[in-house]
Amino acid sequence: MKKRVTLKQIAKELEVSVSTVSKALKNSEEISRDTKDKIQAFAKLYNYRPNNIALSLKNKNTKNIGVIIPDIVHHFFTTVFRGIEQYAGQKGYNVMICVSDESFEKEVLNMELLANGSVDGFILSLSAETQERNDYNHIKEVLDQGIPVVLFDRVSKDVLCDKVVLNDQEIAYEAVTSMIRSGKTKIALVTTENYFNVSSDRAQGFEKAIRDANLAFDESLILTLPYQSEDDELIRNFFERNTIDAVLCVNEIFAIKCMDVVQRQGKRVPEDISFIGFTNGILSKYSAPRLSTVAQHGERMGETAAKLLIDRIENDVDDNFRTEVISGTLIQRDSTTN
Amino acid sequence: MKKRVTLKQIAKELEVSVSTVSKALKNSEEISRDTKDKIQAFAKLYNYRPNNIALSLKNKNTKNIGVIIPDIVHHFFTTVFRGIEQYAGQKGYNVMICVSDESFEKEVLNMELLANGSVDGFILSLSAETQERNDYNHIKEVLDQGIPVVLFDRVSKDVLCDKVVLNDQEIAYEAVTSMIRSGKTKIALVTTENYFNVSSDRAQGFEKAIRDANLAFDESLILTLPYQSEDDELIRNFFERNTIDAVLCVNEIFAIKCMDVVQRQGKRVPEDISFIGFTNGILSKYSAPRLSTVAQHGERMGETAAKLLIDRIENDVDDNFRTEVISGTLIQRDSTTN
DNA sequence: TATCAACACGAAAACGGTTTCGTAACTATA
DNA sequence: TATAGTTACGAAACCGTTTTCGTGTTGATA
Repeated sequence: MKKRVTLKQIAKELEVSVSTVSKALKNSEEISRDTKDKIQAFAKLYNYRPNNIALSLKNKNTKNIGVIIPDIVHHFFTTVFRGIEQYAGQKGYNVMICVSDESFEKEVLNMELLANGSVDGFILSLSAETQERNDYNHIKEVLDQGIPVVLFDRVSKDVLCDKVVLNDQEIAYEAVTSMIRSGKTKIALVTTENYFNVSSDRAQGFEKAIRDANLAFDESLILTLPYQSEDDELIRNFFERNTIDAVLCVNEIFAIKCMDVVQRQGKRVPEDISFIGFTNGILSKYSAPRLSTVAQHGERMGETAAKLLIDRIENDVDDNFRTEVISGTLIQRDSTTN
Repeated sequence: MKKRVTLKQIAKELEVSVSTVSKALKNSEEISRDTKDKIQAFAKLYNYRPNNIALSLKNKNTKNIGVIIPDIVHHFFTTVFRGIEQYAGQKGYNVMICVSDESFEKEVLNMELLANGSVDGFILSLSAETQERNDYNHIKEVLDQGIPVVLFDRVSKDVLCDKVVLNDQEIAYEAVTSMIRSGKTKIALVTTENYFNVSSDRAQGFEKAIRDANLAFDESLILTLPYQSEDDELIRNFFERNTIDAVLCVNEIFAIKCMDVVQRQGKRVPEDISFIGFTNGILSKYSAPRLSTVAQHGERMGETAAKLLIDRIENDVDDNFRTEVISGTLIQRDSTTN
């Protein structure tokens, strides 16, 4: 087992000073050709690599960015993460990732942990609990210490920083409108609690599309499901109680579950009921029938978030916070008619 | 914007020395009650937190572990990651994650990057290219520097370190046997290239089950697909050319795709053809019909890997490398008869 | 009153680098 | 030959901690 070699060891071995070694390895003009050759050869031989930790301490930057997301076994978040990782890697940054598990406490803990010098900035998507409590002091504190933060997808207008979001309202509007155009009139929304900004935005787009088409807006056609529930009873009741011929779901799983329930009740998709979901994940592609859905372009979101963050890390810019809006794409597959 | 406060600043402000501050904050007996009270109060007021980087440099440990996986938008890997993250977090470790993208070069680069002091150890699953090239020098070098590595799932017997694997051969044997018991005799295997240890292990279990049942082992009933192909032509041909009444697939996607192809060809699942896949992911649960599959217990694998790694980091133990075997579970759903 | 602990604190080294500045030795100039 | 300017290197500070060791002051003891 050979430990990594340090400047000091090289210096000692070659009987020069540490500073000379450091300069020689940086090919400084200050050092003579001979000495540089000798030192560089030695360093190469022993496979010298500067210690990142020491560099971080000296330079006051870590070349790390911290990503905090609510869940990791999750198509959308991993997609975003891939975008982040790619852009960051290409800019020489590493990524530390923490999972908040939808818990406020874990989100706070993770931020505090990483904020103690481990990262140069954060990219995060708020946990469910954080959005519910509406408490963003942990984020404000980090920002206040001069550590930049970029929020994506699950954001809050109460925190001033760069953000990347989907045009949720518009794309929901477009999805619903497309179903209306194909002749549907009794349109339901299956959503989560409104403290999720994305859910409330999508709900607004949903409502606006219905009103703009001069259809009756019926509150009872909105089903609010607990975020992660394994119980399908609510869904069954909902579709038994109401006559519905089209559904917008705020995520993929809800859509798949609803399609399943409805098909078991003997209805045909899309002839009797159309479905559009959010998240163009693996489920949508392989479900029966294949689910029409809104692609959120997670990778692009991630890349954009990373770009905003690194920009701010490297050029400590002004206080003009930017919000980048990613346009969703409506993908028509077999759960809708046209 | 208030920057984080350092020991030095506290010391200056309170007109004591840095060492006194350090000791006072650790509640050292050496410091008088009065001084400690004063310093602790001040530190609390200014929300002092020790700088992780400085601590890392001093202590020669980072409390970070590096995870390198081939893909992140991937149910199994994210599941493992969740297990790692949970166990590590609970032990006070953070996780840095890099994606090799199935590329040898990226795997090497990522390891080198993190090995320069950024992490105390690695958990990794070999990229496809690495397994194909059979080149593990990057891993051996890291090990040689005294940085522990734990390999999971995609491992190689050519590298000596702790490992966590599935009992691939046995569980494949069990899966095939269960289909034989239900009366199937023409059983196919849909797999990837054999340089994946998991694929070859599963193939062995497959073959053994067939031979043990005194069925004819027919090489032509093995379909080898490129790892990530979007082209279903190979699959269609395969099922047209051969009469098959049961299929074992080495992953979820292959199974779903094959089921789809077969159903379009007018066959019924499971009456005409049974299917069993690997990876108890979201697809298996929601496919039509629901897919019988081998649960790999990714979370447990991740937790086990993290435990092995942290054990080795904290107690620089002997050279008795351990291989933990996780037992897969065969989950019978609707794509098999019984 | 000289001696010795105990107490409370500070100085300095160390972790592994980078960088500024100082300087000895040599060369070139007048 | 005295002076100035290069050249090639080393010393030291610094990043933010921890920790060992040294030391001035106090109080107790003989």
